[in-house]
Amino acid sequence: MRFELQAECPDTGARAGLIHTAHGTIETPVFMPVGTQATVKGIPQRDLAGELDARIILANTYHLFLRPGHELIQKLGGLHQFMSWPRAILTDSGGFQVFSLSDLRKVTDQGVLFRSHLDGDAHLFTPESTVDVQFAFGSDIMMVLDECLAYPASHEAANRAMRRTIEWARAGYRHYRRRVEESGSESALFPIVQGSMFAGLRKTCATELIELDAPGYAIGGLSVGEPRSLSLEMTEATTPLLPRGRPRYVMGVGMPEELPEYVARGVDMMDCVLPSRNARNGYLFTSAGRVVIKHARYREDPSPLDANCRCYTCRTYSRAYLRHLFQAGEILFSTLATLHNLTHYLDRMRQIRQSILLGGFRNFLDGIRGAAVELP
RNA sequence: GGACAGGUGGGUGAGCGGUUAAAGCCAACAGACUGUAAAUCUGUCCCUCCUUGCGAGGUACGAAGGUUCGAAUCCUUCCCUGUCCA
Repeated sequence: MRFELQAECPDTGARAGLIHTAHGTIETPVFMPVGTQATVKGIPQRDLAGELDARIILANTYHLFLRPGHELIQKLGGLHQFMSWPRAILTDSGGFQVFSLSDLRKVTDQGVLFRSHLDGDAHLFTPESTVDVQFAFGSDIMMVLDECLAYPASHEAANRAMRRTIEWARAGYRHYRRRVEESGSESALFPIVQGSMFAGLRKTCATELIELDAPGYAIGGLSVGEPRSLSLEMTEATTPLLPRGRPRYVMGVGMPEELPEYVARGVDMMDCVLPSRNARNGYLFTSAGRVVIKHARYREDPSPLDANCRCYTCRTYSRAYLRHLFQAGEILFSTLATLHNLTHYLDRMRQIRQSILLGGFRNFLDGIRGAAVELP
């Protein structure tokens, strides 16, 4: 994996670049759709590559390890072949499940002891084992095991989790280097900056992690319940310390109007379940703000969801029809809604990228800020 | 014509003397959702009023009477529905 910096905004930290992987080139800044279980829920790979033109998607180590299992996936030719996705894949380590499955796990220095949410079986994830599992998948970008805390966390707890995350990153890296030497694999491994909402801890963590000389760095532990301003603050405290020539990935963000804010702070990659999950729940992002399609006001609305959107859903169907599909619990709704929301996110990122390349990002950002009355 | 079974809030369907404005589910109407245990979860869901409270009134379990301190729940008559028998 190689990062090529193409342009930098003179007024903000925004950058445009290219990430070259064994499974294609990714234009950054990029939003990566989340496909936890080797599927972006509701969207066929054909549309993901075609209509949406996503260059990279996420998958999850914990979920795929439990089902169908990394050995099965490896046996069937790796994750790309298994899921018929020839483009890039980033796999999360399962570190987020340390946070989201909090009552099913136990964190020790050695790793995370999980009880499967499927059948209750116990499994141990270590910094080394998650790397091995991700190698088995054949991920283009692997993530190191980290400890993601809920908000709020005490300074002491945050420090402990950060220390552990650094140790795990080092252990993961030692193992990763060994495996790369043996196999010649091109998979990249990203360490993750933690430190909860303490800028000092974030800085310490970033400083220690860059010693790993990783091909890219992630900022984790955000969007766990803290005020939006804090998430941006933590990002802002971290990105200046990260190497300029490596991509920065903020994990798990954000709302559409927040994307350019992260970009302005030097972030190149983002992912979030909001466009896909909210789509399934009837919450649609449009150029004119949110549309909660189940609202009675759309019952007889013949207009397209978003007149400014080029997606198949907006080109083809009325709000009234989409509402009907939602109310009736029809499967097609999820597909059409997700297709739209992801188009909204990906197009927004493409606009951001264009504005950086053309030198107009500052104006673009001001325009978003002016329109986003709801931004805190 | 006769014998059973039954009629409960928008729909289904519990309740079978007081803790019942009446469970649950569905529908309807809102809210939440940020490295996905999510096609999920939460709230509201008879009317009126206010000092918005496990508040005050008023209606309500086919209809009308009755028993009882108290009835959706027990009794009587009537109306209606389903099944079966003539």
